[in-house]
Amino acid sequence: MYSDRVNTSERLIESTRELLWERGYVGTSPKAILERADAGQGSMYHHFTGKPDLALAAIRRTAEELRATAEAVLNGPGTPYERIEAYLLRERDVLRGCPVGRLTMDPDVIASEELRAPVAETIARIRELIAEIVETGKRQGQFAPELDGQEIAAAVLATVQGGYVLARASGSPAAFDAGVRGLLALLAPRVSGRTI
Amino acid sequence: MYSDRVNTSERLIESTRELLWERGYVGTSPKAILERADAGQGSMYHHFTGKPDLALAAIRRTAEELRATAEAVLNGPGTPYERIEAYLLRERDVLRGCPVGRLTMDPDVIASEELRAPVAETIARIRELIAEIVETGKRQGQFAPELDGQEIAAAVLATVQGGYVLARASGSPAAFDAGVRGLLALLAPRVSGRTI
DNA sequence: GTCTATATCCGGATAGAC
DNA sequence: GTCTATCCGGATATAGAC
Repeated sequence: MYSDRVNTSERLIESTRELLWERGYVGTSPKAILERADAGQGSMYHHFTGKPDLALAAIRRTAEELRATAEAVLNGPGTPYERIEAYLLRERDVLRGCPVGRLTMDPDVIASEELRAPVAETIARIRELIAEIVETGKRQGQFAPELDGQEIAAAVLATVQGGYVLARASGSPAAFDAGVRGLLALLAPRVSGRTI
Repeated sequence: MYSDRVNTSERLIESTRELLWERGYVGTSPKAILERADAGQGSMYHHFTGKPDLALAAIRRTAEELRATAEAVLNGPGTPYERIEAYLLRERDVLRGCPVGRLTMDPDVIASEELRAPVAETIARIRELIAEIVETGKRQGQFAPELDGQEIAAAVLATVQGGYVLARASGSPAAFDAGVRGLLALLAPRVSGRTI
């Protein structure tokens, strides 16, 4: 429920974002959106051409927001290892899952070039940034030279996305945390290694 | 479509398994199941009490099958590292995703204790098995003693589950493979390490 | 811009005939 | 065991009044 101090179009988008996160695209009906936004049929079809159009606006905003948050953490202070650690340990509402990643399990999203694009781009950009950080770490001797930035970046992102799956399966965030700790242990600069 | 040489109940379960994999629980309608199984309304409600009951049978079978496959690979020949490697590199239809893991993104599955149970149990058992393998590897000196079996197991499973997400987001299996290679590189017994 | 009315099809299920 | 008929509400959208 959104305050009447924001306009209807805004409330519709925000309600759709919530529902897409909770129930996915196929599980979200226009009716449910309207109820949550406290809007009528007419408003929705005035501002948007239909469910896919509204979902696109919602997905774009969610993807953009996630990208900005992730980049802020990854571009924060510290060594390469510390920045990746900060990303992995960043606060998350684990049992809700990733609002962007969950869309990849939605058949209608994957089937639509337009709906999938923001998802693909967001993940690609974060992965690229992590890969660069790993390469920097290699140059600084913090990471072993045989590691591949793109591959480690994929492993980092996969651990997060898969961590949500394990957590939701078990009904507890503990599995997410365990996976992150496991990866960090593997990634940690060794005392017996090159540096620190 | 299933041959008429298996009975209707069987065709219903198999059709449901396929649809749950492709479209999830909320995205799968009784009507779609009936069409794929080439069965009528009456048959379905004769053999099952309704959609949740049929889905439960399908989920149980899928979970059991996945568990058996995973355990076969993990209990195969080789060193602990090689067995985990075999699990990670095992052939997969990456873009289809994990038939068990994808269910965790389904709100109605997660909301039902009964539907979630086979998912939770399957993942827990595979994780337990991987954890034991890691502990064995530690005793044999193949893995560093500071690693935690449960944590590494969670990281391994998360890499797989998250790999599906990355692959589906990008529309290519490459990201899955990259994540797996990244994790294996981190996990690999070092030449400069304790063993081999 | 928003409302209400209306339309069509689907989801999920029950009833009873065969 | 399977079929057809029927039911009711929801999903998704259009039309036209206000």
